[in-house]
Amino acid sequence: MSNREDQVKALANETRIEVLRLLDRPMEHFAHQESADPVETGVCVQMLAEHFGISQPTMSRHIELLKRAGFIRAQRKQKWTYCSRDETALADYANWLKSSLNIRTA
Amino acid sequence: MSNREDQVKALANETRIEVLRLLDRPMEHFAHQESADPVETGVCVQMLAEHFGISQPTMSRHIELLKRAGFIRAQRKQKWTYCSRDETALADYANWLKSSLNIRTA
DNA sequence: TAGTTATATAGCAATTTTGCTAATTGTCAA
DNA sequence: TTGACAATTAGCAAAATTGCTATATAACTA
Repeated sequence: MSNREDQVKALANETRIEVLRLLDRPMEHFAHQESADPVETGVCVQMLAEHFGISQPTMSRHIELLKRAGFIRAQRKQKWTYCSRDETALADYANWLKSSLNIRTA
Repeated sequence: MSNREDQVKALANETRIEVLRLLDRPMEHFAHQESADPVETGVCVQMLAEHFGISQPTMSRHIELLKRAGFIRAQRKQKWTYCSRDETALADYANWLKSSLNIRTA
């Protein structure tokens, strides 16, 4: 399992949270990605950077932090690095947060 | 509802997370608090500071951030400020995180 | 009133975070 | 091989975070 410290830090930033939202429904914003299917393969770093209007190196670091947290997987294919969510890690984190803090949800 | 940015930031620190854990079971660590019942009234700032071995002003700021996030309530009684969890806010946050990121837990 | 205790606020320093540009690496196409 | 594009890495600056001490405020006690 991933480092919890990395995970809480990874979610302490609005851009990274939004990346995770975007990667849940890639077709809504990245249907025009032609090099690979956004759903099957993932979304490349440059596209994410463009979406937020931030530089590609800055997005690359956000991705690195999300990878370290285990929340996304990134696979290199030819020139591109395709990012996709790791649903297992996200579910594990949500479960950990709830039980670790003993949060009683409705 | 509380500011989500304040909430994610509030949880991005191990001390603050641990404060929330401690306040869930106050008797385990603060049974010796004599000025008020830890469960009924809450735990005072100085006790929390001592528990972590950090200064009182530093703990005071951690508490301020947790209050801003809505995760704890603090009531002044005589000399003391007693802190207790806001279970509703914590549950709301956990639900928001899950649904906002569309996390499918087991 | 003077001293003690609990808290909050102000101000500072060290560290971390977050953005950028520049430079490097890797892949592909002429 | 050269040029392009995508990504990463390095290095820098601005901002935010986190700790501290000193000080102020509030409540109590002798």
